Amino acid sequence: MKYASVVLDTHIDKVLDYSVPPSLLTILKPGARIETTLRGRKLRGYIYALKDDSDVPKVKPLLGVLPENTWIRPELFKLGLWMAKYYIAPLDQVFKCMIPPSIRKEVKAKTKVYLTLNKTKETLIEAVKDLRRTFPAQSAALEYLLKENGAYQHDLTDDLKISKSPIDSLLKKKLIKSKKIEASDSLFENYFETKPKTLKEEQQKAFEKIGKTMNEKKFQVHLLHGITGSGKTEVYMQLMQKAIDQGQSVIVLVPEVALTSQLIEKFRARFKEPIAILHHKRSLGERSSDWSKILEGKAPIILGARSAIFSPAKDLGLIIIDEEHDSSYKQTEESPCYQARDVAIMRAKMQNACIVLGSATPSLESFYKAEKGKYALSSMTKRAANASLPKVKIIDMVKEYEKNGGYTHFSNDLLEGIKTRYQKGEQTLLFLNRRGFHASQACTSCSNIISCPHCDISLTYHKKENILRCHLCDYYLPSPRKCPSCSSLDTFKFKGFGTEHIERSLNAILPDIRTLRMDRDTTRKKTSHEDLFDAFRSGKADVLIGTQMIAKGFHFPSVSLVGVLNTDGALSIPDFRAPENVFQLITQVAGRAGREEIEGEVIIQTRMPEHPVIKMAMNQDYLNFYKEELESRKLFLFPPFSRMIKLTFSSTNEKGAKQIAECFREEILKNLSPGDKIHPVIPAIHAKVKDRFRFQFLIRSEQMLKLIENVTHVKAHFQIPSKVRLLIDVDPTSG
DNA sequence: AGCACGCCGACT
DNA sequence: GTCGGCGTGCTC
Repeated sequence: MKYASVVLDTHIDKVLDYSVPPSLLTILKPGARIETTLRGRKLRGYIYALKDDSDVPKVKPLLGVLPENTWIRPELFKLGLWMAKYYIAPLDQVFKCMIPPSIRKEVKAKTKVYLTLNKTKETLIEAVKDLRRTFPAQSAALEYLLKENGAYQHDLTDDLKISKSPIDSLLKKKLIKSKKIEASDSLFENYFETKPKTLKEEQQKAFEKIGKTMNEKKFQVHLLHGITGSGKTEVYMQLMQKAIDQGQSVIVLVPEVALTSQLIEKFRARFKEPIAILHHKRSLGERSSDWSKILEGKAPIILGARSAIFSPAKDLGLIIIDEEHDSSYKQTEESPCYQARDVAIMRAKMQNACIVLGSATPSLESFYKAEKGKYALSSMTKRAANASLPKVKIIDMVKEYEKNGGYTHFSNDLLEGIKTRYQKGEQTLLFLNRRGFHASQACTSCSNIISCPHCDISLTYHKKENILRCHLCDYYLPSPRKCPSCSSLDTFKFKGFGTEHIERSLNAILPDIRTLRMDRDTTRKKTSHEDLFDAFRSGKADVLIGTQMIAKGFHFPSVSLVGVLNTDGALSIPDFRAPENVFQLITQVAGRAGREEIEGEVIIQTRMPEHPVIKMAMNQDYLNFYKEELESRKLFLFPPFSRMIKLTFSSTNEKGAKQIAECFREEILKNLSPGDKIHPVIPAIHAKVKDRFRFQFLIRSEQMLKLIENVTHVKAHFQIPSKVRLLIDVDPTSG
């Protein structure tokens, strides 16, 4: 085994051969991270395979090997190979998304300094007195430590507003001692312990059914269909305990960064084992220290967003995918366009682990598989904490406009509802799927709508900053008074409303009501999600106005009214998944209302009150929705009755992108299997983003593996000009 | 991806 | 005559 084929950290779509120096002969194996040269440049990469000889005439040697914590372990290496093949993605990009950047760059784990006392309390109390006069800062620090019985250096200097130097002096005098603790360790203390709750009948049944396959340690996909409030989390936690008791580790995937903080608290209160937390809002150091804990087998519980599925869990026994239908499990913008839920299933299969998909509104694909017996189904139809389902009311906004003599954001019922809740000391959530103030700024003189110079989208008006912003590329400009097209002055009219406008209007109508707003604009900072939620939960506002992100699994005990301001836009999106998305969203938002003793109410404002999706969402009628939607998918042969691949070609040159797309399509057409359907080349949903024009086409097939082979073959032999980029999306979530 | 190579028009 | 634009192709 004197040669190695290597996947380098660069976009070369093939493996290159290098010779293995004798010193590395026994060490290397597939997945090992190495350093080598390419045209004289130093580069890193992963071993793909080891072999006895090479066809390449002039092989160069590997330079060296990197520490083992940067390697891709065998089971994940295998998973990566599968991903590259299935998602038609270059291996280097697959590996890149499997290992966090902090590990690839080898950032040192983040540490905090913990200070403790080094002498008896009596001696130190004396010392406080002695130091008070000449060294007041040291004295204060010591007093603080005596009171707290140890503290983080950072907290101490923050609280006392002193620098680090008095602490150094105390250390020098050996009055106190310091210990370096990895950042994430600090997260494991001071939580009220919660005991496992007694499971209700349905919960117990689900627990036993899933637990049985865990005992047998065999691969099985479970679908846990439980309405909001049915206590899925408690079932998860008891299953997790079971895995831990069996000496296995657990990966829990959650849809959004924001969602994790609530689960973290619950998990911390229940489990004494360290919990590793992986998502992109954590700092490099934090992620790197959690990663090492997982590698060492010290963190049997791993919680994170989509990419946490690649964490190197030891003895993986259980994977939980919470809100499995959520679209954030799918990577869509860059290769590999993987679906973390499906990757998780493959990983579970390869490692003989048990996997639980949980949702109140399972994806059609998953429920279909459960129905066909491929997944084991457990259903929970009752709310766990004796809470009743919220009352849902649909308001016909067309009638409302007539009553009010024009457009209004809020129906009378909704305003009345907010007022009563306010008087009772309860809270309201308002949901609207658009941020900003106005959707667009248009000139009444020439009817020009101001749009982004780099993207094919109109700019959104943001009042606070008085700017127009592009929601695709973040470009912005001050809102102009003069029309850039016809030069008329002050002829602008604003159209459409966003969360910022809703907040202002509500403040104008009900000045006593305190509001908070949560959308991408107000949550840019690392901790802003948690800060906003804490503020709202602790009663600093009466109404929380937000986009998608407030819908996802958050629990507010005092929310008893949820208002859905406008769903019509989402329903008219020309995508076969639109009804499913709207149903899931309304059901989820509605689930935020009244989860404990307080009875909940949901008000849905729409101009299409008769729309079947809205009616079924109103009744929380998943099974009927599923039945009807499945029929229509069957009729048009959409998933799950076929599988799809979407190919997107982008370039700064509009004609070039389109032409390459057409040529590529012709090539694929040649090898199409009977029954496959290829769609025409069309501009992508956003035809231009960041100065790149985008064209796409879809292929549908009932023989997915053959289709993947076809596309892989064409991709390998088709010369795509360097200016045109191709993004392949297998199982896309939108058409 | 980078980087070299090479082909063609522009300018000291 | 050479400088530099960018399209093409190779990297073990």
